[in-house]
Amino acid sequence: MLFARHGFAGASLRQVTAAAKVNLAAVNYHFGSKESLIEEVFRRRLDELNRHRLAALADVEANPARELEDLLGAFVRPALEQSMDSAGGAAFVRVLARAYAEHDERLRRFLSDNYGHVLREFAGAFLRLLPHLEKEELYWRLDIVAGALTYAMADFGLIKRKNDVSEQSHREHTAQHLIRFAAAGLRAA
Amino acid sequence: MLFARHGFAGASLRQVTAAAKVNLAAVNYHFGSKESLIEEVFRRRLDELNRHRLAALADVEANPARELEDLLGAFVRPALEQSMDSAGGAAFVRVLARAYAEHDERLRRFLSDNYGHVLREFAGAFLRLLPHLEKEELYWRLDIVAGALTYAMADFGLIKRKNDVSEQSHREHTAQHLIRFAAAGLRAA
DNA sequence: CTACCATTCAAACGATCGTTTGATTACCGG
DNA sequence: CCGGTAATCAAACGATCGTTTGAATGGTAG
Repeated sequence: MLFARHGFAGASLRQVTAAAKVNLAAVNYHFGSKESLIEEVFRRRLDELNRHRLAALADVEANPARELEDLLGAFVRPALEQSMDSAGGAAFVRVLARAYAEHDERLRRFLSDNYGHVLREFAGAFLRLLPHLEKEELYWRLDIVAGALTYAMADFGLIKRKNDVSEQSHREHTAQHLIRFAAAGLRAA
Repeated sequence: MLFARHGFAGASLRQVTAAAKVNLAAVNYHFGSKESLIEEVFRRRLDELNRHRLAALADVEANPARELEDLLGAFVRPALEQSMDSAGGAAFVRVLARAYAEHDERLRRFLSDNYGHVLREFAGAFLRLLPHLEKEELYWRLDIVAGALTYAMADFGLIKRKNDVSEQSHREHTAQHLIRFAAAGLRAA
């Protein structure tokens, strides 16, 4: 239960269970398989992210003077926050990125099932703020935003990243740049 | 030599050698280790990508009437082209994305060494077209472009992707959307 | 206290991995 | 034609993986 926090797809169960100081067989006893364990951890993360995003979206929608930047913030900030969470946030992104990389159909469907509705709600909100955009055009652009965000969550990048800034300020800096860039991209003619 | 084309990090040497119809031991005989094989394949791909990108960049720079969109095209199109190459292009992206995901320091340094100079040349060209941008600001934005591009290369995305369009037209469509979006993002105030 | 059920544990299982070995084959200059 | 070097091959090695097993342990209802 607790140790699931340490869960990470690429690591072996022996490493995970050793780090969590539980017996190796406990995983298969409680979860049935390693895959089920991963899915469980993954689902919790995704649920949490969905919750935060929808709450932020509701906040934005409640504001009559909302701007595109606010909406982007509701989409971007919860994701960056979770990806930099100390307790397994990085692992979450790692599993995600690996799933992307491997073209894992199973996880792809899983994401579509457990994340699609959030994406659709955001798409609706975006469409209301960008009424001149065709629906398909918006989807293309949101996909680009999602790509840039995912990349940022993985915290790769050959150029940026300073050591003298706190993690939190780095995150906020990232969010601001992403939001400004994406707002311009979404507003493009 | 030939079979290296099929190389893919996540796959086992037994799968790879079986698919290439060569003996299992041939890999260690010719390359020393699986890791060396991967690095070799990876380096070739990256060299090819660098070549194409620099050639496209030279073409753009030779044009006095060049626009930001042309420059972005020189950066984006060779990458998309290679990622959709039938012979191992997907594998290349897979290794790349996995390296991102795992925060592989080794491959990270490898990329920085063998790819940094291309990125720097492009950054210079971008800077000349966007003279009002601070250098650091440009780097932030280029990093976002790289992220969106990487994501597009992995061809993930929950929304887009139709089946009735050819791979080539899909690629060009992707490129155009990426370029338009990124141009607006880069030009943002 | 006892009987029962859930949990924990050390140990082993079978499969697969990357690598090594030693024999066999292919090639080729002298 | 022959000798030696390079390449190929089947087989095995040791390590590690996820999973299973069966005994030891814990707590709890009757």
